[in-house]
Amino acid sequence: MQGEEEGKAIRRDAAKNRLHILEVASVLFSQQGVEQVSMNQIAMEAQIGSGTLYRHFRDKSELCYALINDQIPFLFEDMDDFLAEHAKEPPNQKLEGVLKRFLRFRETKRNLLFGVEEIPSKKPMAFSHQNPLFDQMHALLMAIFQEVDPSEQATGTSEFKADLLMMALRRDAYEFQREIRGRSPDEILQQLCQTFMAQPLTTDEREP
Amino acid sequence: MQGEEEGKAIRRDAAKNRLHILEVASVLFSQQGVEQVSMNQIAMEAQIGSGTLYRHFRDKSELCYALINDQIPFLFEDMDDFLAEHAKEPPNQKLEGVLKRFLRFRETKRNLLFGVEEIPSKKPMAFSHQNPLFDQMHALLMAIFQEVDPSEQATGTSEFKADLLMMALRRDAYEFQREIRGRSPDEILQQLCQTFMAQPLTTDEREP
DNA sequence: TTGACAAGCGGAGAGTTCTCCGATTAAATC
DNA sequence: GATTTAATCGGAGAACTCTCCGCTTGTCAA
Repeated sequence: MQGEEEGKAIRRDAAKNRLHILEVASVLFSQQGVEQVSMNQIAMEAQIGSGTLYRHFRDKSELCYALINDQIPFLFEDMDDFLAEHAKEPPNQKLEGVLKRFLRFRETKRNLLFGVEEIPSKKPMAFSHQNPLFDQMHALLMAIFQEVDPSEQATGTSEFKADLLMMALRRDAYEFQREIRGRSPDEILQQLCQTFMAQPLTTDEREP
Repeated sequence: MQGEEEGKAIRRDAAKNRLHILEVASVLFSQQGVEQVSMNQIAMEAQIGSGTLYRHFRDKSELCYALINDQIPFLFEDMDDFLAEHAKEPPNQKLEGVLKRFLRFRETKRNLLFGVEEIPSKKPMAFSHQNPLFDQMHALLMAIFQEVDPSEQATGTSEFKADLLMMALRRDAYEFQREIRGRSPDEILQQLCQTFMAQPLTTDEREP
C-alpha cells in the first residue's frame, strides 16, 4: 500500500489480515501508547504469526504511518482551501495559516506521529525525504518562500529554508519547545513566522 | 564520568576496565563502523561480562560520547580563540567562524557522532538539551544572536533561533544537505549564515 | 594482617526485533 | 470438482539490548 506498485490482485485473506492488524494495533496504541506496544504483542492479540505481521508492515513505524495515512489528504485539503481563500494575501499570512494547520495536525496525531518519527525504521528516513507527508509539506513551504523572493530559485535558498523549517516541525523539535522551553503552540507559530519571514505579523491581524 | 557526582573513589579494577572498554570499542568502531558493532561484541572482545559493560556505559550512545568527550574542550578552545581574535568584527563573521569550526568537527568525528546522535539512548536526548556539547554550542550561538539584536532577549527569539540552528547542525539535517541535496560543506555554511543573519557575507570577505 | 562490606563482576535469562522456510490455502486453469 | 501454483501464513530461531542477582574482590578501619 505504501510505495509498492500493485501488479497483482491482493488475496482476500491477506487483505482481511491487513485490516485486522490495523484495527488491533489502533486499539492497543491508543490504550497503551505506541511505545509500550511491541510487535509481538500486536501479533498475539491479532492471533497471527509474527512473520505475517512483518510481511504487512516492515516495522512499527510503517504501521503507525499506515494508521494516519487516510487522514493526510484531509490535512492538505484543509491547507489548500485556506490557500485558495487567501490567494491574494501576503505570503506571511499564508505561511502562518499553513503552519497553524500542520501544528494542529501534529497535536491531534501526537501518539501515532511519535511512532512514525521516533521508532527506528528500516526505510531511509521516517519523517523525511520520501515520506509523502514530509514531501508534500515541503513542497508547499517552498512555494511560499519562492513567492516571497523568486530570485532565491537559482541559489536554492528557498529549498534550504523549507528544509530547515521542516526540521523545526519535527516531533522532537516541536515537543522540545513545548515541554522544555515551555512555549505554547501559538508562541511557537509566531516565532517560526518571525524567523522565516522578515516582518512578523502584528498580533491583531492574525486569524482566530 | 558523564553526569554523575563522584562521591567515592573509583576502584582500581573498575577504572582499568573502563579504560580497556574504551580502547577495545575505539578499535572496533573504527574498523567496522559504530553501527555494525554490537555491545555483545565489545564485551566479548574485551573479555568482560555484558553486565560489566553496561554498568560502565548505559548504552552504545553513551560509549560513543565518552570517546569524543576528551576532544570537546579543544573544539571550544578553537572557537574561543577565534572569537577573541575577532571580537570586534561584526556578528555574522563570528557566526560563520563558529559554524565552520563546528562543521569541521562534525566531519572529523562523523562516525562517533553518528553513534551519539542516532543510536537510541536511554537518556532523555542524545544530541540535545543536557548534552554538554549541545548546551555549550547553544550558549555560544545564543550569545551571538543577542549581540545582533539585544531586544530579542525579552521575546526569547535569540533562544529560539539558537534552538533552530542547533537542529540544522544535527547529523541527519547536515547529512541530508550533503548527500540528498548535494551541497558542499561550504555551501551549507553559507546558506546557514544567510538564513540566520539578514545580510549575507560577500564571497571575498570570507576567511580561507 | 585481617575482617567486613560495599562496589564491581559475570553471565543467565527475559523481552525485543526481524528472518527464514516448510506448510497452507486462495484463486486461476483445466 | 480437481489440479496447479504462487502468495500467504506461522512460528522456530538468530541476534540483539539490557537487567538481575549471587559471587568475587578491592578498600579501609581496626
